[in-house]
Amino acid sequence: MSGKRSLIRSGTTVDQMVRAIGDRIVTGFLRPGEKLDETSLAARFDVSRTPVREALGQLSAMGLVERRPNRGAIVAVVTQEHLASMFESMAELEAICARFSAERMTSGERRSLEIEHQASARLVQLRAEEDYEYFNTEFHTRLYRGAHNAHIYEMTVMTRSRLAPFRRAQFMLPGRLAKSWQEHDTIVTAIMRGDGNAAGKAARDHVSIVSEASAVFAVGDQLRAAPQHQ
Amino acid sequence: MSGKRSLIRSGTTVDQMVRAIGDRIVTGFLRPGEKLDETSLAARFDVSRTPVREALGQLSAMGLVERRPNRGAIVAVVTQEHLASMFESMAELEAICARFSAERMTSGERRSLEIEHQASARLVQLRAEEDYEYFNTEFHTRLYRGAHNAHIYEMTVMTRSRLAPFRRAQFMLPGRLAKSWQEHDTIVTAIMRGDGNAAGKAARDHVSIVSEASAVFAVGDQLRAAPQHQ
DNA sequence: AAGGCAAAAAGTGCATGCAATTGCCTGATA
DNA sequence: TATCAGGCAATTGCATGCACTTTTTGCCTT
Repeated sequence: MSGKRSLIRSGTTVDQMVRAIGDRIVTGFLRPGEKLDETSLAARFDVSRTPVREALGQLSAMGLVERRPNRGAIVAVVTQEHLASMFESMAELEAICARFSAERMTSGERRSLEIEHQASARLVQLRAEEDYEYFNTEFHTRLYRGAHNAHIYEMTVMTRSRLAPFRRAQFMLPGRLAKSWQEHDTIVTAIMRGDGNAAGKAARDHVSIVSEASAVFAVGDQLRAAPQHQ
Repeated sequence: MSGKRSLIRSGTTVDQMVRAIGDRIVTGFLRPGEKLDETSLAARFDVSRTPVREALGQLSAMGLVERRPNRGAIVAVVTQEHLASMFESMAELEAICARFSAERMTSGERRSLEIEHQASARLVQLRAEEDYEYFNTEFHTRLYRGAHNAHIYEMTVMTRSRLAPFRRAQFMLPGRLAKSWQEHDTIVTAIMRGDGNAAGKAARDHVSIVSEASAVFAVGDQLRAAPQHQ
């Protein structure tokens, strides 16, 4: 091997490749349907094909990549139907997380959830979409962790990354910011009074609304990126 | 490579290895904590280390295998806490599947669910544990499919396989067969009358009860198999 | 006999090589 | 011009090789 490994440190080379490629998929830098050529990726990251191959295999096991035997790998293309099923799952998973959070969060967790949520109100007024997006992610992650269930956490985070390529445009819609905050508020209130059912329902509705907004963009996007697939 | 590939046909060598090793883990032939030596596995299946390595990577991405850098792979050892979280997740997932099934199953699906369920009553009377176990699996799979949601199906099946090594003893308990059938009956009845909430609740309770029975056995088992782990 | 250290053995991680497969290009044929 | 066969380049799939890390073994010290 010629030079030093560039960025994305820590772990084995394979892990670095999984993260590097996975990130590029999740952030939309690599779009659904795009071809993932082992040789080019290996050259791009200055490693041999072996770790790239292993990474592609793992990403395929995670559902982010699709592998066609002897025909290479592509960024996973999901049908509109499967996309819908993932959004629906996401709504159910968030509902579970919110319900458990209402029942199980420690007082510390409740307090910081509330504080951060209130703080984010400023971002709505300022229309700071970028920053709000960051807080939004934080907020949801708090719910996932608040459920105190490692496996549900895993599934939820995994589903969220698989959906990530399809929800980029989610806050571009006018008025979405304020609406999102209101919905968060309903969830927080329910959690604070320990009402699991209400929290679950509010979270489910919240995600459902977001998903409807995203789905339209998403599929158009993917088709434009890879019209010649299959 | 010397001879022909033995059993487990179709797909690439890597896929075959994933299935072969995965099966052995799920069926309990390989126990939690057991060391998975690349060289021996390669020799055992008469392939080179490369496909075995890739398979272990994928199994690790699926959570069935645990990889420690430079220190080899072992069959995933789960803490009692994580095991509990998986059983709880399973209960929630089954609840979702049952709820959706009640709302979405086609009349054909409803009919065959009912028919098979009634047929299995005979197995209870005959105390045919082996056969009942087969029908039990079928029954639950019907619920997962009946939800008409591909992603929830994936998550549920995956979670079930990760739990499989820990529920082997589940029907050994006396009277468990009849109780299980009764619980199934409650679920079926709710589904037949389209009552999603009742079906969900019944399914959640059903799994919760099974999990309590399994958990005790399971952890003892795993510790006995690999007392020297870490 | 117990503890510690060093050398050897074993095993993993990645690179490279080669056979096999695919897909493309070319050109012949209808 | 459209179609299809054949061959070629590109790419994947697997085996092998080598360097490096971890683990074990055996010897020496105390």
